Amino acid sequence: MNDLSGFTTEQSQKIQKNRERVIDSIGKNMDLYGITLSIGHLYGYMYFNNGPVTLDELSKTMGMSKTSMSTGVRTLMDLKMIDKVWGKGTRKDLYEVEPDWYQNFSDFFSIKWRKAVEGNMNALNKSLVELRHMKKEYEESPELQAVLEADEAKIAHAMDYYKWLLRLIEAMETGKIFELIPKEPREPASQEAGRPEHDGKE
Amino acid sequence: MNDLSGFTTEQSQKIQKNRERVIDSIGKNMDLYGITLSIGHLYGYMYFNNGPVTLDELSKTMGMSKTSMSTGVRTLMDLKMIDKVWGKGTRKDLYEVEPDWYQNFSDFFSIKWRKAVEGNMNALNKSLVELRHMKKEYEESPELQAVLEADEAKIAHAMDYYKWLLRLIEAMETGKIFELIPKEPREPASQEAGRPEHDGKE
DNA sequence: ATGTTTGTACAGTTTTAACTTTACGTACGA
DNA sequence: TCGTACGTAAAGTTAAAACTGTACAAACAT
Repeated sequence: MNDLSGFTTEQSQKIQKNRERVIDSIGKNMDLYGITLSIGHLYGYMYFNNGPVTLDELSKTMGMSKTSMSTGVRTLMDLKMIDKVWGKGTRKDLYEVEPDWYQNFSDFFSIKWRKAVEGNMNALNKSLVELRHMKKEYEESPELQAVLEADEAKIAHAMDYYKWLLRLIEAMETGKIFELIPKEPREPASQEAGRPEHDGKE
Repeated sequence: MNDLSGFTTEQSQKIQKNRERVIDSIGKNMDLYGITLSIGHLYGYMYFNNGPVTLDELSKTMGMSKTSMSTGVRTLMDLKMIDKVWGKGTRKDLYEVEPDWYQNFSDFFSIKWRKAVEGNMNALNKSLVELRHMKKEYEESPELQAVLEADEAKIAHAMDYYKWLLRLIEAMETGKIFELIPKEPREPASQEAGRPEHDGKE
């Protein structure tokens, strides 16, 4: 499945061992994205494989059922970490990694966080409205007013935070985050005038 | 446990319902932080409670075992989302929320992501060194060189990304992220004319 | 000291998630 | 028209985690 066939066993073993360490490390990292270890492993393997792979290949290499590969691949697709691509000769589906990890990171927030945050803001908004309505309704009771205002303040604080978070997410979606925190670290000595805006694809 | 005792049932029910919606929403959101729904709920309750609470109170309110409260509280403490505080009269431990959600967000990355990223960089570095060593060792085989270089490029790309991620995490830890993406949204009138080129003094 | 209270380790149970096997719908080639 | 290959839904199984009850160590009061 890969191009390690023409070398001595010692050579290919070394390469393999190296790849496995990296794949392992990547896979372990993936739980940050809410992805299970084995799917992380799956991604790691695809990352090192030159060219797209099929479910059957994955199944054989991972030593797992084809069904698992199917669901795993779908999970990674949902997060836009891999793409389905078209191969001319075959009827099988082909998948390959989206190697731009900066993009992956942005997509992750765009997909996972944005949805959750927006849902939350919705709920909070509903509560804010109701709370303000109650304040009008029970104007005579100062104690109640105090409680209502305390609750309102808490929700308002949360809302402010969510708004900020949304701006952060937006900065990732638009790529503005890479202006604020550039991909190439600023040289410690010289202040370069023009920054190359994007790195070439691999 | 809370200050809802002096009101009519209708009033306190409305308040309660409102709080529950928010608490629910917060709890649901928490799985972004790798926290289980019930612990998220726990946090939500604490967020609305004025003043610190004890394990027994939590246990009673949540309808869960005290042991669960103990572990839940520890999880939240590890993420610095709540603090243990000292109450003068009592022997019980008291806990209260850290209400600064911006800080919570930063801490989350500092705690969870930094560790994982640094671990990964370690592994990748090891592989890079070994790979370069192999390149010297097998200079005679051009095919092997090609494979080694392909692997090296992939790992190097990953490394670049991790370095960037570390800078992002650092920006959160130092609070610089709040200069780049301010808590108060920029006034809509002045659409950023130019990016401030000087980096913050800090 | 002795007795109580409080938090948590530990072992056991239940619930949930991961994974596999089987089976089926769809698309393609003859 | 079959028949075959492919991907995935559904049901079943296994592994993991969340949660509980018991028991015990530490801290305090008397």
